[in-house]
Amino acid sequence: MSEPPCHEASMETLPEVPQQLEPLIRQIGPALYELGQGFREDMRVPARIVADSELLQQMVQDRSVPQLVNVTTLPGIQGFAIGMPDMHEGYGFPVGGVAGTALPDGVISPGGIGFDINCGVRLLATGLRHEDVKEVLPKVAHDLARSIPTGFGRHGRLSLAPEQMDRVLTEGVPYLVDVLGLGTPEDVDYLEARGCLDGADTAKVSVRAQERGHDQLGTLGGGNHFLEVQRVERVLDSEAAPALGLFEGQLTVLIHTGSRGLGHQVCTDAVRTMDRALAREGIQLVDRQLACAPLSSAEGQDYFAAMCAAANFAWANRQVLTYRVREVFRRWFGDRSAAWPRIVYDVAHNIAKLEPHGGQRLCVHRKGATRAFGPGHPELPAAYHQVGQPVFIPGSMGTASFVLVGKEAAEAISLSSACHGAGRRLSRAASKRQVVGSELRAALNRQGIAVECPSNAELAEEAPLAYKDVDRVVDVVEAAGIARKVARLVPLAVLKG
DNA sequence: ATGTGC
Repeated sequence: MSEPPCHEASMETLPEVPQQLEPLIRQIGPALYELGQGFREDMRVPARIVADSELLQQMVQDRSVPQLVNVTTLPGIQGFAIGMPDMHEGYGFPVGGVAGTALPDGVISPGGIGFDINCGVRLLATGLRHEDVKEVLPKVAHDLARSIPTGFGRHGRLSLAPEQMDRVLTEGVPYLVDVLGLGTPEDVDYLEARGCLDGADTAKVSVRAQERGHDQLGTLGGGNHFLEVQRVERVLDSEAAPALGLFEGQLTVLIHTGSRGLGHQVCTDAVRTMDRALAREGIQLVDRQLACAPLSSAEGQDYFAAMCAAANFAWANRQVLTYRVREVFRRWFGDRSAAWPRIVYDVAHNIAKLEPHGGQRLCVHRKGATRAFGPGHPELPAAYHQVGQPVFIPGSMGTASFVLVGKEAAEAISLSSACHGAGRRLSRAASKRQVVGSELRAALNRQGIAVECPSNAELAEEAPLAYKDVDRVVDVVEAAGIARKVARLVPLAVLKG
């Protein structure tokens, strides 16, 4: 319950080795460290961190490592708690944390999923070459900004009637496509879980949550959410890139957003309910923010049903945003097939999934972590069976993003999970103290990046210096054997809150 | 992350 310390991390003051962790942390593989159960008495399993020494040094600057150790105390946790190379402090759980719990004692913890349920990333790819459209791109970006509301508390053009909300929450993207016509049947094939989790029950989503979400489909939100028009700068795997339909010079769109106020309210409701239940049962947690309940309990089941509904809402949100992008692209580039933004894939990075691992059915919490199934996994679309599941790692604003594909080895290393981004290095406040938003805007423009963001303060908080080096983070994921790099994408235009 | 906070 202690307040997160506000670090003014500067590289000069970083210790050479993470002394707090020596000698209990040891390297056990390429880019893989383990913190044994000897570190703290209450650990049920070891903690593992995918990192190099530089990233490890950055991690010990905040509370994320102790938070990961706290995760190892959760009832029913199996194997180890896993930290990704972009790990940083979060609510209870670190962002960039993975944990699998097993029935019957296994718990589900809303803090292990995050406030923005099914925050995730969707990549769209056109057949357009950047070369051929570069002159109009600033105008396209401006049109996108007019069509897509960004920022805190904004609402969209779509307002769902209660019956429609009910169907979005239970049926997800297939409802938007089949009934509302906001996409094509092929779209659904290229979404994690086909854009719908089965376990949703709208009776478990509070009226307040549904009210908050009713006009938020097709909105981006604030914080680190964004929509970026990009160019495939470099193909890094000449076999995998064509399998995903990617080529150098190609125009792509990356969408990063989640379940907006609806998911936030679902999390808030569940944390409160579980906190009360813990008090009632006399259960003491190491951190109250790790409020949880056995998945088999009424509280656990109710939260799971509400989380599934919120996840479906988030996929629907990214689907409506895709529809908006398609409308704008059609206006500027016409009806030809090359102008059609096809969905490469859509992945969640704040979610819990019931998955078999090592012959056991686990509730896998991924918070700021992306599922990364290897080739041949039955959940992958047929076109990606050979190559593996696409994983998208956005960098910070103005820097590169990566496309990777999951490897089979990820199952044993990280319950088939990869990182989700560059990872924050500085707090928002610290970043704002060091960066002048208007100057950053000018610098991005000088780089040829069109910036559609009304708030200079928001820009300063999301400045590249507030984030870890995405190239390093991705290299570590590859070195660990979790996923392999396929392509490097660079920004051309960015929409932010 | 969030109609930002018990």
